Amino acid sequence: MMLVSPSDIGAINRGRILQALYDNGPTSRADLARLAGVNRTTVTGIVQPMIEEKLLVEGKATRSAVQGGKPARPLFFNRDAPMLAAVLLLPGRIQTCLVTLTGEISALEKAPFDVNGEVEDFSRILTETLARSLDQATQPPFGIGIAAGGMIDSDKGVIVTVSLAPVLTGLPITNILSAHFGLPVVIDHHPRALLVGDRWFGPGRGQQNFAAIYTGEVLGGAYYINGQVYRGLAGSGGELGHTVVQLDGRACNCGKQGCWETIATLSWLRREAERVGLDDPGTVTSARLVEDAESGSSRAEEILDRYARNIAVGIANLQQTLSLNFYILHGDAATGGARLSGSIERHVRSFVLARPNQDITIVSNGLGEGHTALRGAAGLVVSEHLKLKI
Amino acid sequence: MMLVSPSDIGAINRGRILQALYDNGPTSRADLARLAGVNRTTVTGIVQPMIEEKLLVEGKATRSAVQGGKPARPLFFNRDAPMLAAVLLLPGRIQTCLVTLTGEISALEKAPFDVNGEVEDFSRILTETLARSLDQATQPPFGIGIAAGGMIDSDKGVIVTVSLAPVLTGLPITNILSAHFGLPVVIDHHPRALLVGDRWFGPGRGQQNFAAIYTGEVLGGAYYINGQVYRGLAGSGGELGHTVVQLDGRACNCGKQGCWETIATLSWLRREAERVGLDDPGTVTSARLVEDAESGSSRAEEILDRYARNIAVGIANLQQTLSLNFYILHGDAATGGARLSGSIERHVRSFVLARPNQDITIVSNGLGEGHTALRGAAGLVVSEHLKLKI
DNA sequence: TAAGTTTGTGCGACGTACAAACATACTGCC
DNA sequence: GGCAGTATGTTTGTACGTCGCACAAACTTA
Repeated sequence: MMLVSPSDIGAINRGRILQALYDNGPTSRADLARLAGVNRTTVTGIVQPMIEEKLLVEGKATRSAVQGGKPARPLFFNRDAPMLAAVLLLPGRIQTCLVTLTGEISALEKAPFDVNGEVEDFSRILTETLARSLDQATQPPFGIGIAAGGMIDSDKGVIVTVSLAPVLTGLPITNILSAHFGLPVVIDHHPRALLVGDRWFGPGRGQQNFAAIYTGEVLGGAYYINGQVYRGLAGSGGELGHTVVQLDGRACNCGKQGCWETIATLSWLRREAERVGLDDPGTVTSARLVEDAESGSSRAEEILDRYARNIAVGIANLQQTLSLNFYILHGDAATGGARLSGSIERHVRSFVLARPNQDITIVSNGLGEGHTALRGAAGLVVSEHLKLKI
Repeated sequence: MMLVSPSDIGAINRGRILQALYDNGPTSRADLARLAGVNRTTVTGIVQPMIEEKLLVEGKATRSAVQGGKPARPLFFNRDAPMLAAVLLLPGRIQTCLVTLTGEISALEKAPFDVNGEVEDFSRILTETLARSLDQATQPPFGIGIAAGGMIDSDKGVIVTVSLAPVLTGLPITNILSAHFGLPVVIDHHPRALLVGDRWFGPGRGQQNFAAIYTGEVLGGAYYINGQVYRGLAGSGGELGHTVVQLDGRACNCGKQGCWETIATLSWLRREAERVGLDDPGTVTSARLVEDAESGSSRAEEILDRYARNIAVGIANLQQTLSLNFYILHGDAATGGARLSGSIERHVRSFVLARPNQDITIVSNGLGEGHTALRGAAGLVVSEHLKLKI
């Protein structure tokens, strides 16, 4: 338990003003004051130092409204402000890049690594790759954000385990990078990075409650609840793939039976594609099924509908549990586009008890998968920087 | 979005100090300052006005530690401070009482009402019953808390629907009572009241993350996340009974199939009791099964184990989703005591992927059910009063 | 009796938001 | 062109709340 001190409120309010700018785009001081329900002088006091530090810039004066009045000068992030460094860590490959405060990606670098190799080799490859990205920045970035597959302790900044890359087990990665580059470093697991990417740069912008759902070879999720990223103890929570939706159902990789992951991932899709005799079942994806369904294949349509229903069950359970009302799909399911997300939305509605004023929406974020995760890693730095909670 | 002002932090810090007193029992100013990581003068500034208002009292000086020093004077709630009024609203019956700030119940009053009657009659019975409790208070209470079965909009203070008591549909109950008694009134649904009762006066005291699970004829839950009661939009969330754990399983009252409620409530227990030929299957409870199992009935033991596993599935799903790690049972399952809660705990552990430093605990709150809910209703007033969030 | 230790309380400094008043810049009307 | 009306952004003084420092009070040990 910690009390709040007057200087804390400055940090919080600065964060909230910046968040309002992210959510609403270029906004004048007067509009920010109205949005926040505070005095205009307060906003001036908050933004003026940021303009002097060149974090924000004053745009061209807008035209006055019909009643007249001094034209407003919208504020927004400086395109030449420091950037964010982002790292995506997947089994066997590293991606690094720079991200502007407005979400644009540049200086993309890639490197492979040996998942069974020596820790020292991995560390060297990682720092070298990241250094190549950082060298392309004109000034030091605000910080480094890392998105990693596997089990992450985001409090301690440690990779707990990555089943497909044993070399990473127990690696205190944030300490290593912050010592090497002298910058703040944050890490979180892959679904949570997708969530944060959605929140700052994607369809979750401005939302106070939503979830990101990733499907592919595995299934995971992350939630934004009441304006904050949800993190359980030591960064746990969101292991949705292994919630049971079919008691005593099919065996899962995890050793249990009937996990959601057994019916809503690519392995289910491949199995069913083979069973009904679709062409090339080993490489089936949601994208291909949608294509086939739209060119008239009733078998593709039938599988797609069952797949949508299988994905919907887990989302519906989450909806019953937390009532977030807004879900963003990533990974394979997102490649199915509006057709698949619409179908999932209908199935979710049929699974959920009706409640007045409740409107469940499901969209896909079909941007190149790596790009969303990299933006998300950058978003982690933003979230950390804004310190939005007390 | 709202910014924080200097006067807000006073309200927040007052709330946090009171919460620390709830959580830790009588505590000196110096200890409070250490707990909160603030200056002793700050604590003095916060508690002095509360002592003058007679909300808190200074206890007898404690003995000094071996090193000497001025003895500390522990502070705690004044036994003669205003109380909290509590109302429990179940189909066909009303209970009202007074609750002290330390959780003691008095002035208990009860009355039946016609679930299909006129709204005016219900309102009259409710206000008369509550007035009988309030008349026994020596001074006006802080406020009135209501726990109600059914679907509640806690933001608007309106009962949305209670399926077994149509007379209550759409009733703006908080407006009615606050107009009649001139006191602040808060309402929430039954599982959330149990949660709050656990938090302030039960096994959830001092916890920052836990869930309350109610089983009986229906199944519901509520969560305390990061030091706050979780409420979705318009007070939704926690409809755990209708999460699907057995896709295409047995039909549920709600129209769907395979809901958790179909395998973890009394109707499942009665059905299984009859199937295996237990005596008097129509009145079976967890309490009786535990008794029978402990006197050697292997059939009772077998059913009890399957029941525990059925309850555990849903808790495990919640654990995978939110990682709260601590669960308090209410209702029928709580009557099974430590034997049933221990069995559920073992099953949950087998359902959940192991994670380091994760310790899942399940306990029962077997206090007379009405009493926990009434304390919870009172706790709602406390929560509202403390305004613990920004 | 003296030294050491801990509790609880005044006082001034500091950080922050707010209200009132003012300069600035635009629109519309005479 | 001049003037009233309106909205933006800034200057100045005030209120609220925490913090650090110094100090009195009360206890233990030697």
